[in-house]
Amino acid sequence: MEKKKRDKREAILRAALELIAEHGFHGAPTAMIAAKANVAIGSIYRYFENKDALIITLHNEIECAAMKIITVDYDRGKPLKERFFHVARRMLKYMIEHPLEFRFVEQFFYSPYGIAFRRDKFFADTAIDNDEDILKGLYDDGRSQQIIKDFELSVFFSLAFGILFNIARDNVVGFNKLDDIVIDKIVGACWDAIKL
Amino acid sequence: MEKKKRDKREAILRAALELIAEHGFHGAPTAMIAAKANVAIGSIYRYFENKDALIITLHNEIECAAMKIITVDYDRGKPLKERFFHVARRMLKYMIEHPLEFRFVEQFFYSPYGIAFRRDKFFADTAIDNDEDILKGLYDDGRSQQIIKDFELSVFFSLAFGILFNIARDNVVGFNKLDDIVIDKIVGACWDAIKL
DNA sequence: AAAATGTGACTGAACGTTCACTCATTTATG
DNA sequence: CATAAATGAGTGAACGTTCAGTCACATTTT
Repeated sequence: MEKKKRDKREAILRAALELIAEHGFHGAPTAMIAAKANVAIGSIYRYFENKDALIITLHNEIECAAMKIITVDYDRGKPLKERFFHVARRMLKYMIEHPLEFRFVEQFFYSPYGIAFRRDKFFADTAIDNDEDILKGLYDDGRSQQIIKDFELSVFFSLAFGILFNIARDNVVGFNKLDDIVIDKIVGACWDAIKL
Repeated sequence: MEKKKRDKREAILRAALELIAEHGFHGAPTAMIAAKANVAIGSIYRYFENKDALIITLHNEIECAAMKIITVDYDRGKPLKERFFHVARRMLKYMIEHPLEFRFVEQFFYSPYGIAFRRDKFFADTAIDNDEDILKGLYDDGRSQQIIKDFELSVFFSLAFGILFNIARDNVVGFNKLDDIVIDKIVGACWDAIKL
């Protein structure tokens, strides 16, 4: 019973993920999500307040799960360069190994949802989020140890991680081919961009 | 009379640009575009076959105008690094000085329109486009002169110019502040990413 | 030069479709 | 049998698109 409830919720989230990733927000009407999840339309509204809430929940769960995978084995004691390579490499790998999640998050990112989401994060003084801490920690350490260039945080993020998004997108739609060697070279290029 | 005709067409394109840039494709129904352009709804369909055609036309005109601005004073005779700085600097400047055009093109880029558009370009053997030539020329020269890293073309583009898009986006929504000095440092970082 | 006729850019109410969301009803659970 | 969960036809709002009609102006006729 408790199991079934979770299953239905998961099925709805999964169906939404697949449809939105593949066809965009427009190609994923509630009726289609319900059909793909083998659930009645009305059931969606038993688990989520409305479609926006469903989408935002889906985004948050994906981001949380992704960050868990990316930061596994992360050792705060290692030198900065090593930590950056660890995170960047895993980030790029996650994106090309999870094309559905990546494409969804990307669509979210560039939609009004994403703008609002980033606004909130940007103007939130309290960055409690453990994952943000890791990324921001790289910046803070790099600056205080005089290892990385003198840019503000958001520019640093673009240089360090924005590239990875661009490259992952091209990979998902088939514009490039990436293996472990190329991935390492790309992460190296990102490092060159930020290091002094 | 011939003047008035052009004016109406321009007004429709301008209204679409402003509405889509600010509120996304969803926030720009034909009725609203017509109202903003001081034109009847039906008139849109006198100048454009349908809404898709209007959007694609708008994109093409912006891209064409932007490339004209960016490649002014471009000197093929100058050394590679200098040419790269010229193009990258002007590209970033164009984007932050034309936030409406930038935001529109970005929305276009990440929508189904953009995917189709890029597919076509990617699989078009004949890159007649003069502007593509300039960007691709930088890559070809850099590789043959052994100045830039050994990446395939699409990865090179992401490293060299993808960053600029990310940074321009953050700038438009107010996440960073850019002056000529910072712009030069950013272009320098892009150069570090691609140079051997 | 005045009147009659023709033209097509322009208009906006109306249409068919699609969508997110509701709720009366049915089904499952304890 | 009482309560909670699930259902899907139904609803109204919003959308892109259409088309019968208008009117300013060009052309022809008287």
